[in-house]
Amino acid sequence: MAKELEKTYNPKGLEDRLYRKWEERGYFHAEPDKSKKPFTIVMPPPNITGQLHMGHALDNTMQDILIRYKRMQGYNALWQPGTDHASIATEVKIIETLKAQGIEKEDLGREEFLKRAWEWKDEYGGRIIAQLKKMGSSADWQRERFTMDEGCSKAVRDVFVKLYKKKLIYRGSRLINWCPVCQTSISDAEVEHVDKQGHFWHIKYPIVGMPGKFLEIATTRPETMLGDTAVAVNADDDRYKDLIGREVELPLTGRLIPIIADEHADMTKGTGVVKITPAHDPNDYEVGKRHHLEEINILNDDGTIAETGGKYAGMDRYEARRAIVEDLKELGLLGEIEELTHSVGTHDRCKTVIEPMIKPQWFVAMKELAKPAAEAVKSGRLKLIPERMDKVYFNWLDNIRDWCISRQLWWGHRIPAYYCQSCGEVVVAAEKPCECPKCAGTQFKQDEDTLDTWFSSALWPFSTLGWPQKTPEMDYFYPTDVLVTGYDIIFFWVIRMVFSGIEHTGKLPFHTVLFHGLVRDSEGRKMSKSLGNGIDPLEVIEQYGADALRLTLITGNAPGNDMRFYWERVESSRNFANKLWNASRFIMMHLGEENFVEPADELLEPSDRFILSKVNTLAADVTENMDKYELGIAADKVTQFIWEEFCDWYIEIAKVRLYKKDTEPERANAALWTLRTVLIDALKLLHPFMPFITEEIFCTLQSEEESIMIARWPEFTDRRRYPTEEQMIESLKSLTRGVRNLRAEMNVPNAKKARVYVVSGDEKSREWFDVLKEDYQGFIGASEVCVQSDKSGIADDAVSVVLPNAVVYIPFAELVDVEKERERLTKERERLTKELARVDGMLSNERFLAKAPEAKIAEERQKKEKYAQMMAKVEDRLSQLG
RNA sequence: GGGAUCUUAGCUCAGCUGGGAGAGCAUCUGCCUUACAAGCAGAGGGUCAUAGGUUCGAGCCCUAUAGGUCCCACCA
Repeated sequence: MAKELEKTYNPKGLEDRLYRKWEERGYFHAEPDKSKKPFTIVMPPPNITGQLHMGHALDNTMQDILIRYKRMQGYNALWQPGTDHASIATEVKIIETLKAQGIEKEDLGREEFLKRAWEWKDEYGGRIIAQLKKMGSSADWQRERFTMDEGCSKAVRDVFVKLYKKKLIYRGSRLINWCPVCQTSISDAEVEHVDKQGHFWHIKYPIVGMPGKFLEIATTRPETMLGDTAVAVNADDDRYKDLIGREVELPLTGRLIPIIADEHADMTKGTGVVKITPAHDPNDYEVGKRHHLEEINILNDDGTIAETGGKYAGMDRYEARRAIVEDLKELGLLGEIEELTHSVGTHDRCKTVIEPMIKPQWFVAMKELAKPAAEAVKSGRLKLIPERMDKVYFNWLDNIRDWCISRQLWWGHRIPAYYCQSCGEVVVAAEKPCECPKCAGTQFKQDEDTLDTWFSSALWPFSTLGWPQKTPEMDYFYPTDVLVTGYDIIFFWVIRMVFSGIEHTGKLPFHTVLFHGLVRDSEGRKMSKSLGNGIDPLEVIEQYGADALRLTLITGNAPGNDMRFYWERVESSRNFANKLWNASRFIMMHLGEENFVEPADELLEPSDRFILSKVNTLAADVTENMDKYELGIAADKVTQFIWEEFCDWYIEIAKVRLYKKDTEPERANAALWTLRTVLIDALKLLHPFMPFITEEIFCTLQSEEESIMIARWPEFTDRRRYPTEEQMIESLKSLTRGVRNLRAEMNVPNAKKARVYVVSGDEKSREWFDVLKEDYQGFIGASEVCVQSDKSGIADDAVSVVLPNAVVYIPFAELVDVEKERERLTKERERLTKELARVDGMLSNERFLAKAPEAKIAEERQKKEKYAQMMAKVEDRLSQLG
């Protein structure tokens, strides 16, 4: 027997209970099985330092929807989860906790530090996973991986060695981005350019041998002058070209540096003279290489001025800047000071202004790797959704520079390079070598650096499946299908996975990338800790349930677009859940204990056929949109159907028969059977979006033994399709609305008699109404219902309705405001005149008649007729009103 | 500097290959109706940023302009 449901939908408790049930029954788990088709998604691994935020919530909702959908379609669906060690984020966190205890990282030593880090990971790393479960995520947690577990680490080492042997990884001294706070190098992708207020200082460099003459340069970073080893002018610059070859005296240091000619000096910019600091500026670095200039490093790792900075040594870089400006002023060598905003490179994680520095680092040579990655999208083998991401993707690949992968951090994959202590030979190998191939020495020291976090992330789609070993999982689930992620990490992650997959497995790691945008607050600002405007998904779940949150995140938003978060929308999602809950409750109340047999065809009434056919087309529609990754549209269609078509319309019309169950059990049965059938199909279609409520209702309807999770996704069938065209169906719908209106107007149940007009009804719709007439009579409580066709013309909004085949209206004279009516009709006439002109124009246009498809022309002809009829009625009615 | 994207109802946004302007929320009106007031039935509200162009026909295609957002970039 169907059990009772609570009066209002209360997700609390229910969600955890159902989730436990699914997990215990192993529904999330997937094993390779050649008899079934695989469908695989790898979860973007959240950082172990992470707390669930709206971005995760959206990301995981989308993935869960796809996985649940495919699972129901009969695919062997694997959602491969895991977490990321998040090298720098975690290390910063640990340092913080240590500091709170008064411990410095260096005092602890590497080994002890790593021990603490692992402890930290064990304690907090699982937190985010627990939070993801709250969302209803049906990932295969048995397969949970970690970027630093043994398998993934092995993959990282193997890849490193392989790329090194192919000379795609190399070590070299290059100008890299240095973060003085984190004290590590960072990649170009981690540099964020921020507009900052600054100054443009003009400084005079005295020309040697020409007393009183100066070369004026302009700079935003005066302190870097300590490392100048030349000034450059353009060879074509008439102002300066005679000075080329002479020297200037570098103020404050007394060093003499040459005036050189280089194309980098732009005559139109600044003073046309540019100071060259090869050790601290990317452009100058290139100039320095061209002219074999000395590279003087003036900065320590913590951003203070180095010994090379003379009297400024030991000062912080900004302190030194002030001091230098002061000193120059005193010497009379400071010129104009301009205010300007310029974009400054900062570290995306700590917002510190980065300093370019020359350091020995490890790099991945990108040129060769980038080619096939670009080709994959160009050829269409890799699809990006939305398509406009293609351009962003190409733009990055076209301008790609070598990837600096070494980090001066401890938490992460240590670079598998070993230095022979006897001869200094570098041996790159997955395991520590026993003997130096050059000098047979046996003492080795491993490189101190670790790898960029994204190096291991790049291997995630296959390292999680066991690569480089030949596992059944790798064989069966790889390549994966769809990657779902935010567009903000296309460079960090997506592209790197693509070229890594191609390079190491010979296959694209996935065929489709589905991008989503950012979840912003209601004013469109990014949610951030500092603004304090972040909304905690867990709080939303606590208050409204995971289903409501999921529905809110997935609807009303196109792929790749940012969205705003409104509490009102969650509320409305919750209301929908409640609606569904109550509709189900109502159906179950009437179901009783009977076992249903499908009613004979002739017992199904037009409304039954309508709703059955509608749920069929809905299934087709939803499936189509799911396959196009239009998840929001799919969700919209389902909810719209359930709320408006099923609850507000069909249930109302079915009530008529349900209330007469005792006297006409067969008719009631037909309605009940239809209600139940449609509800179950609708639940299935809704399940990927709202897994909890659908499961609860499904099980209550059937039995606890079942689960909608593993139920079969509804397929489109033509069975029971309503035989006449959609217009007829619409007419029925309008009819019922009219009756509901009537009921209110008649002050039910006191009505004695109701007159109902069928307006502009064709024969067929009048027939139907005759059939249903008696039912309505009982339903509205009137002793008599009289039906007659309309003579007066336009009923209420009948004409402006798209398909005005039959609309019922109640002609209470007192409800009709003549003035208003006239106004409306006049407006209607105008509209019709316009429409008629339009159609006439088209139909008398020879080119249209020649070019347009016949169906289109026929349609327009029909329209013309229809409009003409409507026009006649409007005129008629207008003349009646006088 | 390069690129992307947006400008549609009071607000947030859909509108997929050009052919009758949509949703949610908000507002207003009427209903405590035997599933649901977290509800039901209705209504009002838009020169689709501006100016041109292509077309028989433009919210949609092209060009320009204005404003917004974002990404990239070695602007000394």
